[in-house]
Amino acid sequence: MSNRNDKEKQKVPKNFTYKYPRPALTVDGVVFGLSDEGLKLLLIERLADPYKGSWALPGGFVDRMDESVDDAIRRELEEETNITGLFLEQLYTFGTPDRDPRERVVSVAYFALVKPSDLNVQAGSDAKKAEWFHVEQLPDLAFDHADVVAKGLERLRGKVRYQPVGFELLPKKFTLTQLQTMYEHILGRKLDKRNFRKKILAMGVLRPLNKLSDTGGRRAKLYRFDQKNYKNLVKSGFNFEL
Amino acid sequence: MSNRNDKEKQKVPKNFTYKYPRPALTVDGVVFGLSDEGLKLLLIERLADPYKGSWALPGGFVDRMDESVDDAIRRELEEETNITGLFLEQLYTFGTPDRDPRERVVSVAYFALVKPSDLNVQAGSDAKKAEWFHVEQLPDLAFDHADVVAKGLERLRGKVRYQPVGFELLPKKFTLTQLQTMYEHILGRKLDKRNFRKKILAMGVLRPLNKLSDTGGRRAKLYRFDQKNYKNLVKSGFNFEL
DNA sequence: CCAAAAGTGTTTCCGATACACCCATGA
DNA sequence: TCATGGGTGTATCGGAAACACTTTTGG
Repeated sequence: MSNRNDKEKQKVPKNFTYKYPRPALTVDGVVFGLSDEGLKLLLIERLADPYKGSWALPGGFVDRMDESVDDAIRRELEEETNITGLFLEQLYTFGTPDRDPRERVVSVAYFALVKPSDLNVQAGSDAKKAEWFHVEQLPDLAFDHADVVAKGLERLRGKVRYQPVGFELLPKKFTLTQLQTMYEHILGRKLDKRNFRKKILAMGVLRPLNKLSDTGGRRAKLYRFDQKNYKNLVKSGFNFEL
Repeated sequence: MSNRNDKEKQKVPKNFTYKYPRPALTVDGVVFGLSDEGLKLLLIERLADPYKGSWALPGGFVDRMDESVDDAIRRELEEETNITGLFLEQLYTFGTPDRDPRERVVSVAYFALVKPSDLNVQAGSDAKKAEWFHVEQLPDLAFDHADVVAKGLERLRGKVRYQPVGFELLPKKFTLTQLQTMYEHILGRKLDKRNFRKKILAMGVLRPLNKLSDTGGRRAKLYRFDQKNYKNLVKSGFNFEL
């Protein structure tokens, strides 16, 4: 969650008055990425109180009245992490009264997946420190962000089996082994190589490329996710599953 | 969505001022019930502009700063429809800028299921007209409530197959035929009677009662959902499915 | 005795699972 | 030649789907 001090410098102070009290509204992003060591989560170090010095989810206040909440999270993630064009979907809205010690804050959390090329995140224009953490070794988090992360993980694990979202964590071109280990990392269990390949290839959502990987050992055939064909299949009643 | 005029009478006018503009926050309920004719949705007739005379989802403003958003929807539904103790779960948050013509309003939508005994809804203390509509024959709805309903239906249809939420739409004691026709109404297709019974009984989440129904024709055995056993099964890795 | 709803088993088929060895490449 | 990762086929098992007649009850 962004601290508002940043913006107080930029904007001319001006007050807004309403007949009834209103909660502040924020957006927070649960941003996952995949590395060789497993599934990672992007966190931001807080530079101001409350929770100064703690790690927190990237995000910020929804205080532009002409910007949708979906746009707000996109912009905040860009400002704080320089990541653009990621897969983004609404996760859950957290609305208990005391989740922020300052005042009533309701937060719309989003779930995001980034390609490995974005794993080298620079601190964004907000100049806060951004870092990737193993999802199994997270530091203490500010606010109720541990709950938000839990919800995000639950969603990722539930979703990856029924919708082809996992591809968002891989480069455009990938090998079947990369694809399989991605599933293994997320689901937390080993899969059988032959069965996995049989199944995923039978679905017809992978387009084989005329290229080979250049990693150590034998070269592997590269594939990409065939978005067009996937959509056609869905239209004819196809359901992606595991 | 509730119109705020109701409350202006009750509260002493007093203004609330913030440094940054804030969207108003509302909650809306997509409330489903089951009748002999199929799946029904609860709507409220709007008594004031905008959309005066239109049908809309029950709901209202979140303007008590010490009440969680989850509590707000519970209270609003009770005020508007006299329904208490229903199954309630957060659905989605709608946050585009122009969904309310008056001003920026962000709405947290909830998904609710009521027992048949609650199908005789009285207008609540708000004295608005409440009525049940076939989900396939809905009137034009106020705001973006058609989108909200679409999201709710999607959720219901997706969820009913993987979690035992359907029981929330039946009386405590029900027959297997009632259970089956409930699924048929929601999923929109016929199921095989013998396969259905085999499967649902094999799961072990139904507790047979020593009572029989008293409807026309042969008497049917009554069952109830065995919540306790279901939870135990879940702990040991069981997954409810279809 | 007729209408209405309840109840009951078996066979077939397909997808899920289990399982082990050879191949290509670079060091 | 060795280490590393890539690639391939078959047999078994279990759950899903298809399918029709008898029973109980009230009118």
